[in-house]
Amino acid sequence: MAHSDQYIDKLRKSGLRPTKQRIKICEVLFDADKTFHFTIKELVKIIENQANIKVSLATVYNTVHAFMRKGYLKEIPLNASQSYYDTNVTHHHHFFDEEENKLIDIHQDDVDEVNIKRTIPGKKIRSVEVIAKIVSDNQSQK
Amino acid sequence: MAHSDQYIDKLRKSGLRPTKQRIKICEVLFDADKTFHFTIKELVKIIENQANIKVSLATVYNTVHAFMRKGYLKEIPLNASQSYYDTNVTHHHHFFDEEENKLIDIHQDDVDEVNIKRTIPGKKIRSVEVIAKIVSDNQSQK
DNA sequence: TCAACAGTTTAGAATAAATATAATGTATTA
DNA sequence: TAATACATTATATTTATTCTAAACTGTTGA
Repeated sequence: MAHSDQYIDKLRKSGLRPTKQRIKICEVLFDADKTFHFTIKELVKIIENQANIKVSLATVYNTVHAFMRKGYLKEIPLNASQSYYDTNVTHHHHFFDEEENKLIDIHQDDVDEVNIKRTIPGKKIRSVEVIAKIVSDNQSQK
Repeated sequence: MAHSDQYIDKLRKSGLRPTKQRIKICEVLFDADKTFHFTIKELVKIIENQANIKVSLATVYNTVHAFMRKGYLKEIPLNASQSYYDTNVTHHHHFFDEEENKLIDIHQDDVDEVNIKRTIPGKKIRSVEVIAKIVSDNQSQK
């Protein structure tokens, strides 16, 4: 299978052994047509629904973190009770709908590049994230 | 005392009764010359060190949340294991030093206004936050 | 091919932040 | 000042995440 091989490759490049569980996680995360946002709990649920492989929470945490270290996933900076991850690791930003607890991508082209004029000696910027919190616009309903 | 009155006023405006504990929390949060960042645990520790008033965790949580609802404090959007709050509620952004776990303010003037061209029907933007993660710049040491 | 090793998975325990509870205490009001 | 409504507190609970140690599996090399 071409896909499976791809995942095995990806895992090897990450220094991870390609196990049943990890390949399944890859399938869920990287096989979709579209990128998506997820929490660990959601990911476990998706795997449960799609496969007859049992994957423990610990394995999912470990693998997601390994993929993050390798840059295959990124965490979305949100003050939520649980962490949200993103399979879209290209440079982009997010709306967070506080009422529906939903994340919406903002394409890089839709935000002027954030230009920070200040620097910190000895430090470099690793990433810049914009989170725009949105709520219902009741103005228009009055 | 003028300050105390100020706090009582602030509390009343928030719909909160001015109790010993809450006034103490106000003193710590709003009496400083400078604004600052804190976690709940840090706030409790500061109060313990400064006063001979005992304040329970629950009260601190409740009061901080009440102040947040009123806009006297804001939460900094960070994926940390604990929430960081900011007494500076004016519009500004943050560096987050991932190695030292430290937040640094970026003044509004140091960032061009973030202009998001995309809108979501029926929603309005409530806040826009920029988090720039910084790490040691080893380039310059080579 | 297979033994041995190193890395992996897992259930369950541990940790820690945040929230809920319910009894006791305090500010407010009339 | 008494009655009431709101606050505080210690403690228990909840929940996400991390840790642990035993059982298991992929890999390597003979």
